[in-house]
Amino acid sequence: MTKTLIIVLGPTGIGKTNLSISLATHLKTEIISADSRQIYQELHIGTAVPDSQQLHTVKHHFIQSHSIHNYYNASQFEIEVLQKLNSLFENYDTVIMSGGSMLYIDVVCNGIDDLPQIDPDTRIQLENRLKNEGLESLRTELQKIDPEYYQLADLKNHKRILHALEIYYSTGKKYSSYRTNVKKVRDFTILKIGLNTDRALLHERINLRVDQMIQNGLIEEARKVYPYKQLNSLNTVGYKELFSYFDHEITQEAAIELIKRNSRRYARRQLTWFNKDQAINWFNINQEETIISFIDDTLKEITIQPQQNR
RNA sequence: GGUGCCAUAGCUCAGUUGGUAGAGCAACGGACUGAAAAUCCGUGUGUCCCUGGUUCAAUUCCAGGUGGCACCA
Repeated sequence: MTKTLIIVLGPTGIGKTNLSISLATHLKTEIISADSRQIYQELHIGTAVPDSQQLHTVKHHFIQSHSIHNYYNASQFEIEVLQKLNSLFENYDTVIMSGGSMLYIDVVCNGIDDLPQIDPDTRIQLENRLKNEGLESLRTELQKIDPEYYQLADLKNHKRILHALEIYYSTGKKYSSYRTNVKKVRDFTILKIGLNTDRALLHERINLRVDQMIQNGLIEEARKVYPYKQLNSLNTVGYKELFSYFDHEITQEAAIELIKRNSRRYARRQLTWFNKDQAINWFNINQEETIISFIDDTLKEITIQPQQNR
């Protein structure tokens, strides 16, 4: 029997959660969340995790399963999801994955190169050097060490430069030597369902959802994790803006407006990424019936002609 | 009803001694293989309220209209 992973994706606030629960109920299966922030157990309101009723209806994985205090990345997500899928496919022919974290979805579909573990001190040292010497100096260094990567790197993006250098200083080998540019092949079929709607309506939904989060107690939730605000996991829309408010840098109203704006911008970046992916089957919101019959039809085809990504 | 002021980008406004215009915010486009809700790069998107008049040329000057605000009745 061919196994199929159905991926529900789309911009933030579009309604992926509701759709994925309907699909999982229809297909009698479970849901893997592909969301880089819903994965943190300390976050709840600001990340819009499914509510307890929804979690009760369908079993979810990678929702509030990790701590903000533990470093996490896309590569770990690939490994953990593949393990989870392995065991889920023992019981189910189809599994739903739902989320908006573009890289996390990509990593499950196409894999990510194996890189060595970087020792945290190297990163801290390089961050200090960036602060003291500036990006230009590190960039020149990278040009000497790894001209191949320098050629294609985003040279104004300090994270990219730093990453390449920290790999070199941790291992003595060039970052470019680890980049295979090879997509891993999965032993299951992938079916991508994209959800989208008019931009104006999407913005309306996002703004409304932020107001609801505030009503539901986002400010209190953010205050609880405020002591750890320097953690990467809390460099997150909905929290970082409130931290600025707690620090008396902006008013509460301004923070709320910024959460809305940054959510809108995040949605745009998601769409930029997803629009490149020709394999996505796009639907508008409120097309649940259409989507279900599309999936049913496609699953039938897959059992006849397996091993194709659609 | 009268008088005065205002009308320019999605919003708040600047400006053109007459040669079709620019700031902030918002917005839009793009990149992205271990921090990805992160990080980075790029882009003015305009019937200058409407209709006439003067002028080679009007968003700008003049008249009328419409809408808004203020004050006086």
